Amino acid sequence: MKYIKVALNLPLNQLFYYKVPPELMDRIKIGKRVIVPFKRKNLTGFVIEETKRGKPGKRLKEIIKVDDFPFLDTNLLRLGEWISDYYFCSLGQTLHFMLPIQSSLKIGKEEKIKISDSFAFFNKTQYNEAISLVEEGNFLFRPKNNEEKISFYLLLIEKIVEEKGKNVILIIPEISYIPFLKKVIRYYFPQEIAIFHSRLSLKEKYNQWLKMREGKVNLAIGTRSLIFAPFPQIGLVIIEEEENTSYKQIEAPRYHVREVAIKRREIERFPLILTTQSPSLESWYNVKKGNYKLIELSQNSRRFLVEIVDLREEKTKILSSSLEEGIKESLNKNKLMLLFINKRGFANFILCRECGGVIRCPNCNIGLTFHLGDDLVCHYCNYRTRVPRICPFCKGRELRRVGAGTQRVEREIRKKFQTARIKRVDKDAINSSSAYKKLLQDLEDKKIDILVGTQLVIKEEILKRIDLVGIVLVDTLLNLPDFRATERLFQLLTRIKGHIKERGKIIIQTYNPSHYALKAFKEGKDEDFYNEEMRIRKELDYPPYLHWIRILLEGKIKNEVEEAGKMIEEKLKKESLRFLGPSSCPFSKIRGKYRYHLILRDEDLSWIKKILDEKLKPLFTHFKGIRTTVDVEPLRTM
DNA sequence: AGCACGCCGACT
DNA sequence: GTCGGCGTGCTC
Repeated sequence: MKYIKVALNLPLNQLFYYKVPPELMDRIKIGKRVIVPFKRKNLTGFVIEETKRGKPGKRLKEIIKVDDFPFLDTNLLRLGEWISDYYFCSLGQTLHFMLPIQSSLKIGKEEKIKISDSFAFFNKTQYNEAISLVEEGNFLFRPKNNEEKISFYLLLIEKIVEEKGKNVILIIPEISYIPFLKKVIRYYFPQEIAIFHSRLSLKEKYNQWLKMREGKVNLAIGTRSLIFAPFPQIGLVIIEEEENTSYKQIEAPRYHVREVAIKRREIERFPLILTTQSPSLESWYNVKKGNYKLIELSQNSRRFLVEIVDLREEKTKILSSSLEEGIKESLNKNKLMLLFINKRGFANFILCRECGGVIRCPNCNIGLTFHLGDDLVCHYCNYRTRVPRICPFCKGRELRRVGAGTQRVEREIRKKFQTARIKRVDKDAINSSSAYKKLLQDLEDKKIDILVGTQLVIKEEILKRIDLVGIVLVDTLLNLPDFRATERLFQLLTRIKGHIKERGKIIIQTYNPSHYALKAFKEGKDEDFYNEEMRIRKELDYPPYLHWIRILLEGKIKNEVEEAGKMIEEKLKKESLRFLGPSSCPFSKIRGKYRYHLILRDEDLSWIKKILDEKLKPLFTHFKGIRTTVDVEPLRTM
């Protein structure tokens, strides 16, 4: 008799035994999918193990169907087991996720893209030394510009695909990056490239997946889930913009593509290149520790100007005199400029207009959030205080809630510059791809003088046309209730700097002109920023020094959610494990559900996992009407 | 996760 | 007597 252990697509941390009928016996293989009866339904599962004996004292059901070939080879199976364990997602759910069987929309048409003549930059000898360095291991690649980056990619592709006949995976943060890269790569290597992302139809995904599996293509470009590509022999994985937060999946399995790529590299042995202009603190830390090798091909020679405007000394707070001058000059010279405002719903903190001080949590150093009823709350540790009447730093009397949006800025500059052609670019104004295409066309036709935009404009194809950028109020980014706020701001500024025109100018308006991130950015000293940010992370027990696991609790009845948080807190107090909370999340109520969270932290991730598994998981099952979500190394804690 | 089982109060 | 509330526990 033959038996198998099967992983089912259920949130259960267990495998189920099944009997294999004689006629299916020799078709069973680990990694194949099977259809099995479960309760009153038939479910698809993965064969994880073959055994000679069944489960003692149990009448086992027989499997119904087996795949013709294993969908997951042993390498991908091992990767799945690691993800399941690391990210607290059942093996069955993880493995089901790794296959291209999720539903989706339809495939997009190929876009027409001009390849400019500047791509004759392809200079082989210049990079020979660096290319020869790229052997098995992790690399952090910091290109100085797009041309250098693409040249390096092309040379690597030539080496890995053309010379060695191995497969290359190129992972990009969003779908819109695909057409250009595909075009430019095919220009030099006119071979078929697999494209893989969530908007492909089920059938199309499967086709692409099969092509990779059968070795009919050697190169694939795609988003996050492409890291599970079934290539037979991976020779290189490149992750573009490694610091991009879309690389962490919000739904289960809540994996980060960088961490999965590192694990896959350990299993399958290939070079992994993480590309970035402004690395995540995690990657910076790994470079310093010698875990990643740094690749820098040339020194940055880009010239640009940064002006920091101290709003405390300005009469008008939206348009300082410097910015107003800048706009006038830009209009006179018929150039395109951008006013950047991050009007994302969440920017309320308390700022002193006289000294620029922001009321922060004494424990966590993040901006305290204003709540109705005059309370200030820390969204990590739940520290509470009343809104002070006078500034605790300078005794000033001008404490203000801060939070201005694009529409207000638009109104203000329309009043001031009545003949200027102004276009607001935010989610409200650009709500379809046709609206976006119209915007690009208008930019091409030089029909716009001033863009008033949010994160939506931070794209190479827009920024490359811009000479002057005004950051209307950088403090809204610096003081978000998230310890990564400063890191994100620095990355944003670096991205803007990297894409705007040569000799472009960035005017940053702030109440905190001496902030280390602004200072380092103005002086072009990245190292200064990273050193200081690292010091703060260490001092406050933040990642990358400590591992974090976030427990999110959501439920319709506020008291019950709060109560569940307290139960976890009581349990944790008996353990030697540091934690923050329970506290209300920055977004304290979403779609009628109240949200609380706790953050567990320790140098040793397996210790947190042990406590979570042994002490907290049993508690979770008792919560009624409460959804519990465990996020390992969360990137957002809103 | 679903779904059945079972133990309790409320009610035609 | 029986309808339905949801706490508990199982699914190979």
